[in-house]
Amino acid sequence: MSAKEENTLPMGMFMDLERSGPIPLYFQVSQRIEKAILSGELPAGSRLENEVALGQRLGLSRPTVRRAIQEIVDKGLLVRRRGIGTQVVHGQVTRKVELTSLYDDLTSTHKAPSTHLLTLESQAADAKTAERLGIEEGTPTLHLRRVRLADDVPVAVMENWLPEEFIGIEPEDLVAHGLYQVLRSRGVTMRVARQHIGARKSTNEESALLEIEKNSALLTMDRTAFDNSGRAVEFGQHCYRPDLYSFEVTLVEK
Amino acid sequence: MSAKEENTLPMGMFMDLERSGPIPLYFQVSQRIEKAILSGELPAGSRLENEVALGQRLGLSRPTVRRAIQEIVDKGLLVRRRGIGTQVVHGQVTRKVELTSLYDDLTSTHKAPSTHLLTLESQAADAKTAERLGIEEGTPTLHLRRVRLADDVPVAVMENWLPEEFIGIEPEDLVAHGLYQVLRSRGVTMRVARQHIGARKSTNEESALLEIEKNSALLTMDRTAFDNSGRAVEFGQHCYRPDLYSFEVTLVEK
DNA sequence: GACCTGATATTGTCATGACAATTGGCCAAA
DNA sequence: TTTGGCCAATTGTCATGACAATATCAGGTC
Repeated sequence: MSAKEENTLPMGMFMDLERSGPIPLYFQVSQRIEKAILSGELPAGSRLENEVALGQRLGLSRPTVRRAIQEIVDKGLLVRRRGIGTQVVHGQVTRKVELTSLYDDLTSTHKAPSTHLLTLESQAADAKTAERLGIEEGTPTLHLRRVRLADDVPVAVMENWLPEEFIGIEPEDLVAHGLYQVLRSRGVTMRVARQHIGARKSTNEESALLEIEKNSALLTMDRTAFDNSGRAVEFGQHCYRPDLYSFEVTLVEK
Repeated sequence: MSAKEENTLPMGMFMDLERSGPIPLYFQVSQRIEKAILSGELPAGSRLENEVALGQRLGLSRPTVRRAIQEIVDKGLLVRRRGIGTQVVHGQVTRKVELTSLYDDLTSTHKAPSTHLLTLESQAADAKTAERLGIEEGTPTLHLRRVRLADDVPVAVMENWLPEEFIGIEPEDLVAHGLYQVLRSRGVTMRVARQHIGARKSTNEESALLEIEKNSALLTMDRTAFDNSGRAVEFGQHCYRPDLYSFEVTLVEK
């Protein structure tokens, strides 16, 4: 398999496309191709079958195939070149490491997540919180602070401020389900998060909570998250043990 | 201006679309709308004119307008909802902070970047470098290490390994132009970078190079970057002073 | 007031069709 | 051997057209 020859994926891979179900065709095709990449069937450096041929083979329009491929390009797994075709990006994508996501509260690790709730209260928004949530200073917010653990080992101290409407959230729910699942169950559809990643030394309190030496290096992340109306639904300040946590970000040139 | 009413952008904003130039129409429209958002003309929470009307007004097809809007949605500045329309995400986007990019060698700050080259040599790839660059262990690479400064203040220590073909790069070019510009001038089109962001304590050497206290917290970033054939063109290990540098990442739900 | 139905508004998906831009290979001329 | 031109391959852009899914609103009924 080389970059010169196209890889023609076996039809068996696409035989069961659900043509009238709820899942868009482009999404299904995209999933199949991505699976072939991750499994090694489409090896690094190899060339994918061209859009026109693939569309003909699958009985789909070229824009639909194009959209499917673009989804994978946007993930950084494929690159496209006019006149050449579409190639698989080199480098193994390890399944072990999850990409940083909108819902990154340590539920996606392969370890059992749990929560130790430190604080759950109403709090009047100070200037910074007000600015971040787009509300008036002094407006009530839900303030929560928790240690997040994986397999009973503390990984992060996470502090959040949520808009007033979430003030009724129960501590049991937070402990049982995690913040983002609770928000989801309240109908929140998160769409965008702006994250600011840095580092600093741990405070004494953090060192104790995270079971690390005093004045250790901490990985930090501040964020504001927005829902599908574009409203801010979360302001967070998190710090993580760098020996147990890191951010994985894939950047793709448009 | 509220979410309920559509914002009809003045035609003047689109009067000078270059209809037969090299720049795609969707890109031009996208730029104009983005500019309106950043300038506040399209305020946070407001609703953009619908795709159909905008297409009619601009004399463009709906897919073209759609593509333009999608570009901005992908940047996290707009959110779309079926039946409702497209809204501007809340929260000021500060121009002061640049988003983490493929070419993040501190040239995008508002300070004068400069380089203090520590090492520029050929080096046989060890196991890790070989794996990251997709080459055989022992293959020659170009190894470089530099302190990167902004307004003569050291911000980062950046270490990189590049494939064999770049072994002729001259130190003067690196100092004058920075790594990524040099790569670009050699015809490298970078498309994808996989980055791993963490934190740790500084070594004694790093503390001296970065002019910080011993055992300070450092923000770290390891990365592999790939070109438009999907080949690895760079493996890097960088560390930054967290008081002077951080990563800004916007996550957008598909 | 709560619930249901129907209409409208808007985005989401998909197809067909056409043309343009870039890349690489091949061949001919200098 | 090198350079330039031509052609084929493939992605990139754009248009037209149609239908579906979701959200909101208005009106009617209980």
